[in-house]
Amino acid sequence: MAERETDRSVSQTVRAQLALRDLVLSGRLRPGERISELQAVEITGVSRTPVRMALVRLEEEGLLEAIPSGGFMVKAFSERDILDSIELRGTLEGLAARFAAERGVSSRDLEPLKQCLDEIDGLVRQDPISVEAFSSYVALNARFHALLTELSRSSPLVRQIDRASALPFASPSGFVMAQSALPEARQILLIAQDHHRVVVDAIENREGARAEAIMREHARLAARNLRLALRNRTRLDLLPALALVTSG
Amino acid sequence: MAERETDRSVSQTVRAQLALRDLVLSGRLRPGERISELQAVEITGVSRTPVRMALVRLEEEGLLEAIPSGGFMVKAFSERDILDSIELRGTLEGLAARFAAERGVSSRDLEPLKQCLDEIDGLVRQDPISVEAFSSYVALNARFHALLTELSRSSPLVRQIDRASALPFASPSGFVMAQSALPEARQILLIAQDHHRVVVDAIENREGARAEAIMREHARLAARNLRLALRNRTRLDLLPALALVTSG
DNA sequence: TAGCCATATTATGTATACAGTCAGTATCTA
DNA sequence: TAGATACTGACTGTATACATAATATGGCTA
Repeated sequence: MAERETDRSVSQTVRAQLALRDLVLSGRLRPGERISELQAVEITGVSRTPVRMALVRLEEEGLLEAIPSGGFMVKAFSERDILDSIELRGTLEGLAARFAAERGVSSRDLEPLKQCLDEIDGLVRQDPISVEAFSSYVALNARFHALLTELSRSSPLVRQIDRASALPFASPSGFVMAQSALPEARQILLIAQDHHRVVVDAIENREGARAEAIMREHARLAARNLRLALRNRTRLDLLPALALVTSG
Repeated sequence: MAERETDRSVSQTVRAQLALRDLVLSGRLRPGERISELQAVEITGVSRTPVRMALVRLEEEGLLEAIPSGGFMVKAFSERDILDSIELRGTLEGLAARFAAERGVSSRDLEPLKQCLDEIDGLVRQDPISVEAFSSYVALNARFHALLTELSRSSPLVRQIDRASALPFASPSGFVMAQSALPEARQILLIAQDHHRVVVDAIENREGARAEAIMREHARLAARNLRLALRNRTRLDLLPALALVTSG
């Protein structure tokens, strides 16, 4: 099938949103830089209306910031902002785990999580872990976190967690690929996987406080990875989102 | 100055947003009901473009839900959703209080909070509390919570708390006016005010865990008020947002 | 030479026209 | 009579034209 100039299967708004998001995350637009609608029109090839929608959505997502006099600019983040976003996500996931534990979940609901964990076990068994395995881990890890969030059976909470994880550096798998370049990589993944096992165990035994605490600590693993990666200064190309960090 | 047909000082988008929000919260649109753009154009008197923007913003706010095939409908909430939203807000405010305690705040920063608390003390001293005093309490309470959130000095967290408090039934003052009809009204306000004092004391003494715990419990006061109000079935007109609750 | 004002350009906010798609309804056939 | 199909209507997605406001630049004055 020939690739068309415009793929009609997705809306112009979505296409513009994807293109502009890539542009921002790639760092080709500096933090604080104004992004004009006409400029965005030239880049994306769609008209002003969907471009406008895309800009509004990216602001909601947290990547852009509204300028008081009108328009949008690329948002700047401090290292502190990133660490806080991670702690925030961990707190919300902790609440989800506590809800799941307190309200109880059937073994039927836990099955997909356990299957997910078994698959991760298969990945981290190899030593050293290949880059492909890291990629698979990212996908499985995202799946595990999504399933866990769903176990809370609380749509307001699920919604808020999705928003808190929208920023790439705040997402559960945000710094996994950065780990791949670290010598401690496998060790970190083993610890993370242990957290996964513990939280499922806590939920099964309806230990709300324990489930909440372990998810908070689990998120802090991402903070440790970030600091490690920044200190080593290696393979920062694996973390495109870091282009948004000022005075990093 | 004569009131013009269209006030040019605010944008058409904001005007449409305000009008549509009132329409939804007043319950004149049933939960699940589709709200078409042309219908919204007739109601608000502005053209489709700002109406569209307003609808997107209201979806982001949580009042509307996107229909997969396009357009928006009024969102429906269960009583569980409301209770979860309150617990969620309390969890985030707890995190903010913990950040404030752990990171430390100057007595200069605490002064406006203490002044706010003194003013509230003046209100709850009267017995019984007048309706006007309840209105003043709502404003002062909102101010206290905003100041407390700011103490975290974490813009990602402030942003998230603002979003979590956007829904009227999740906001810190969401059910205060409903209390005014209850015989236990004054007692509840005295307890809430004690919570306020405790959290400030905890932050001053850098007791992070205590600050976090008391803010969580403080939010649960709103949940208790909601249940009381629903049980008594009196003065539900004070809670317009309850029009969105299904099978309440 | 530095600062201010005026002007011109470019930005966004808004309205509207057009096209494509989805849904609902009515009719026809089995 | 029930189900399926075709048609009609309405709604949203998109593009563009117009007006207003903000900004930048250049010239003038102190």
